Amino acid sequence: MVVKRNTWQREAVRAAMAAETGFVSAQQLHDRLRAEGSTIGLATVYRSLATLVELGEADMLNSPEGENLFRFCSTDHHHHHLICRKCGAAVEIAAAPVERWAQEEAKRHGYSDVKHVIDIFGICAKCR
Amino acid sequence: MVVKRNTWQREAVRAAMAAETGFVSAQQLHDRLRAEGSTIGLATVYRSLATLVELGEADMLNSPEGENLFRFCSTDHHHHHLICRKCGAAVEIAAAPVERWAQEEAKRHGYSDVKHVIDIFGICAKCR
DNA sequence: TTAGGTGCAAAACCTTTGCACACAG
DNA sequence: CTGTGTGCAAAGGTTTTGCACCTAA
Repeated sequence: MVVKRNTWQREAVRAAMAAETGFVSAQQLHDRLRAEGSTIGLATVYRSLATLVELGEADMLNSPEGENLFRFCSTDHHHHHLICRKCGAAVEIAAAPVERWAQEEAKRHGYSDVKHVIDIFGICAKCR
Repeated sequence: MVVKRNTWQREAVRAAMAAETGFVSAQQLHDRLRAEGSTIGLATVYRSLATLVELGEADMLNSPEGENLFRFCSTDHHHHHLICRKCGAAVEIAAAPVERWAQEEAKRHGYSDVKHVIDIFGICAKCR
């Protein structure tokens, strides 16, 4: 795992993610790829996604339903999402005020090495 | 499920949670109870926790590791947590400004029925 | 050539559910 | 009594892993 090779499988996962507007689960991605005729395995989708997250090309978040959701992310600066509970469509939202708040709140309680999880779930206009 | 009965099992779960300073998983709670000689079943721990969450006596959050974590919570108003990544110790934090921000941001993008997930992870003073 | 990647199936993991029995109200 | 709660085991779901084969570099 020292060097990352480029394989058509990982490229397929990248492409499938890029085609999505919102967050998708590994299984959804796998289903879609198979539906398009790909012979990629589920395990490979999981492994590719882990690699892409590691490379900073994808975002991962844990849905309340216990799945891990992924999304293509070219920009590598820190940001948050507003996600539709129905269709998964995600809007990237700037959160400068919240960033500040989180840092201050953590500092105030003596916590260091701070990371936060801020995601907003709702129903988008299209799904309502 | 119309009326909630009080059983020694649920009381045991309540007590075990109250003894914790941070978030714990259902399985941890079960292990501890069995270690203390209780004969409570794992399924019952899960069911009790679900009930306690429903009653507003416990908070639940999804850890990045795919587990659901629970914590005793007497106050029933909405709030968020600052959680130590090492020991699990959690501090309750007021988040009025962030609440407002989340609502506004969602509305601005046409999302309704908004729920948010805001949790801050860090290393607490004791663990550093 | 050779170390990393892949597919498949099995395993691991957390959580929920079906069922018969127990017991709180 | 009655119907909710319980324990156990089995099933359900997602994710990981073992292994033999494949392939990019």
